[in-house]
Amino acid sequence: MRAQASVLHLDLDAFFASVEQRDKPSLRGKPVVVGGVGGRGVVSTASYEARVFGVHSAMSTREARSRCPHAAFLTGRFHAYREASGVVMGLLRAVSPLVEPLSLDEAFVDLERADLPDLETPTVTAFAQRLRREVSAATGGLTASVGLGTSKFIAKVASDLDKPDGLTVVAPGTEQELLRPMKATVIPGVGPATAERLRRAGIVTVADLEAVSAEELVRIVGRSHGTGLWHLARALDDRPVVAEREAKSVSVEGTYDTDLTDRRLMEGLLTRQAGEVAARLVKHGLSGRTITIKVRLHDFTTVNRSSTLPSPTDTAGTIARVARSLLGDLLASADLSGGVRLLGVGVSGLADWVQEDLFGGTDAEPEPEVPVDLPTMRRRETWPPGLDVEHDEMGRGWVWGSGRGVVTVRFETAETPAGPVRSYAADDPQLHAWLPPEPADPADPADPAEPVGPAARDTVTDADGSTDVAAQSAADSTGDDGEVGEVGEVGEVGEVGEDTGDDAGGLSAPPDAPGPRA
DNA sequence: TCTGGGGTCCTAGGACCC
DNA sequence: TCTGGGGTCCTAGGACCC
Repeated sequence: MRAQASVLHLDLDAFFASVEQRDKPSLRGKPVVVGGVGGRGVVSTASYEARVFGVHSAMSTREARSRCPHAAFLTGRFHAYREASGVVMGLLRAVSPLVEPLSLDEAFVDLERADLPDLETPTVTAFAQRLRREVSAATGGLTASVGLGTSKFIAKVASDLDKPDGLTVVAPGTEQELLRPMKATVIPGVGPATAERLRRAGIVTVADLEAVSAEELVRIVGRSHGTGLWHLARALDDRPVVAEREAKSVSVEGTYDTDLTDRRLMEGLLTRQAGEVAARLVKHGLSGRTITIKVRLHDFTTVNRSSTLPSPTDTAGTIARVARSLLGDLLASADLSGGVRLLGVGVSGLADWVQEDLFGGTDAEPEPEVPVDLPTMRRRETWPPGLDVEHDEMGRGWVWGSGRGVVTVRFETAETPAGPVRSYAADDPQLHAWLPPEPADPADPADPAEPVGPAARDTVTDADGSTDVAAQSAADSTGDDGEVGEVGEVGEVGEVGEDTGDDAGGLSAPPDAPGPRA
């Protein structure tokens, strides 16, 4: 830890929700929840108006709906978030070359590398206030909470102390008195499991932690964690701000609204995910040797199987073959008959180069046909809230709610920021004309040879009229953060939406009764 | 029909080698 | 005749973070 408060931590307030409120004026001052809208979705971000009702990140969307039924529930628009994040990170990098992003909405900045006359507390304080104003100005009004301290740990704790839109500077030398009364869970790495172990040892606060010897802590939580805790409890933290970090793995996973039991469908989904992973590897010039599948069972137990190849690959076909083979191993050794709620594929052991193919082109082999028609996206039978529709004489429009064959769209113009709300039949051609263009092949832009089921219709609708397969497809792609689908996320979201029955604000039709879970 | 998605890091055991 | 270590790689699982 340093003699001066020269580490800055910046955290954009309720970031995703704030971007939505910025872009959709009628949402300002109203509860907004961004996250998965499917049956198994969770909240990514809740606006402060929604937090009043007890809605918070990681809560199931179902729970959030029951706590705050009048909120607007939106799926993410990651291109917009990335764009705003890029503006902020750019601002920070203009300040110091040492910027360490932690996510789209958070970063450390090392002020020792900034162009400041000195690093005394009044100087860095004034600097941070100016930076906050600049962030707001550059992003169209997004606010940030900032913390300054003598280490990363203290700066991060500090940024949490005055949220939203605040600044806290922890004066050098006052760290321990700040930390001592706090719960041990303020320390990064102390989550529910560690907190419970500590609690059983009578440790609740940082002061409690400080009173325990390093040996004892190691006994309680293990070697690495224990020594780390011993130091952080004393505000001892020398971790440098690191600008560039190399990725260690790339993965794609999906949780399905209906548990999977059909092997061939699972193989098909793994194959599609393998294509997405490969596309991202190629895009970033990476390849990896270890291929892992992840399977979460109906009871939430999670199993992984991995296999390491002799040389790295970035090839969809290879990743898919290994993934299917690992699934076969798993089916032979574990009981998946209860159903699978999540499937995923990842590649690790990354190298920033691709092995020349010494054996004449593995990928030249025809990829074996996936023996199932994968569900493709259902086309616009349902309309997820938050879907943007193209501009027209009505102004900018976006879907406020949908259900029972009715789509409610809210329009905004310069004159009427909280403009008219109109309802349309879901098959209204005008509505469809407003949609963004359809992506060429939403399933797999990377590998056209990859078998992706043909037309949607024959696989989407069950005999009982429910749409579980389509819903699975929807859930499969709701997690897309845009790394893969550069082709129009909005369009994709629009395509795959399920009947969420969102009734935000009571403006839309009531929830759609017969859904995937009916 | 509680419990997302994309990551990182750590632990522990077994294989294998010297 | 008893049972050594250390190092590395691989696999599986779990905690944690945003």
